[in-house]
Amino acid sequence: MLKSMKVNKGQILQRKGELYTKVYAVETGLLRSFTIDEKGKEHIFAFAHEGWTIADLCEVTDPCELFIDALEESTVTIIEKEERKKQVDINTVVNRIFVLQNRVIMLMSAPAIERYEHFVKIYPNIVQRVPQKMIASYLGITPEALSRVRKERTKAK
Amino acid sequence: MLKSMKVNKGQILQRKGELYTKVYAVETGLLRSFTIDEKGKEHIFAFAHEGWTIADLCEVTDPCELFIDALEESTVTIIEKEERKKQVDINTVVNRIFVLQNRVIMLMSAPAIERYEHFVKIYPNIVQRVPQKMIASYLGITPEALSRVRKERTKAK
DNA sequence: TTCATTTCTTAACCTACATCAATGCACATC
DNA sequence: GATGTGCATTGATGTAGGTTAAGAAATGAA
Repeated sequence: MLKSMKVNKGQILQRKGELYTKVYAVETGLLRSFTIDEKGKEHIFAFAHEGWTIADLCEVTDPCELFIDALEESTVTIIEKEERKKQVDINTVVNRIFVLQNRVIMLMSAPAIERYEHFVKIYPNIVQRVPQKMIASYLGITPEALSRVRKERTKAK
Repeated sequence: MLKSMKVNKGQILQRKGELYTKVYAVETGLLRSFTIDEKGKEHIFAFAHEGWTIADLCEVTDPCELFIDALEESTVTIIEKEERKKQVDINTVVNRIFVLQNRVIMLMSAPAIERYEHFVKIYPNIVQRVPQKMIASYLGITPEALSRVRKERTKAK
């Protein structure tokens, strides 16, 4: 019995430290998950648009690591983690590991500009829908640094 | 019908770019997976000791991203990816995503010394079994940098 | 034991990116 | 129109970690 829910832009669905967190399936709109470090800086872990799901994959009974909020007015369905585990296709989950594997490798080995160009290539629609500073946050750099490397890139052409 | 296989220290089980790669279940010993970037530098993605599995989770028919080799003399069983998907527990896979989630967050937000201390706490047995330079590689820093931050840490006590 | 190989450390210098601060711009709202 | 708010850009300066190179220490082979 799934219920659909309307979420306003800026509305927070989950805060770090909460228990019994859910999985959110995005029907329309755009959500993100992120942490806030001890210096108060946000680090975006994931975006999720129409057709994607977003969650903190901690144990249901453990306090979660991530905040989740809406970057656009959205509609989402809320799914219990145990339900989700019963229904989800193993290939989907394995593919998500593969994506994270490549993200880890890129964070370790590629400079900011390459991570940016990779992001633009893989998620062109996200690029259109969020401010640059959020892409910078996802890439693990500051908005200032992203602005500069983009300038460098265009200059190089 | 699984076959067990003996692997010598230093032996390579999988090279980047290979097709139809397998999943390796470690019975004894220690394996690692890693990439080599365009500058020839190694970046360790994962270690796997007794009881763990290691693989590149790309599609079976796609060229893989990672090298896999043995850091100790080991015995492993080779599993077909499709077989593995049938047998693996969804909780195991979801937990692996959670571990990667935290790794991404740490790479984006925590300085080298914190990533090191976290690693030592979570994988104390790996620390005993591999050279420091491999831990540095896993953490995304150089051996020199790890040496420095460790010195700083002991000085601070 | 000796010799070779690998690993770890240290130091000097370099670079990518962070931080801080100012400015300009696009959009809202009034 | 004026005024506010968030975002992008730019400049000056700071710093974590990279690079290079050398020596010390550990490990292993003969």
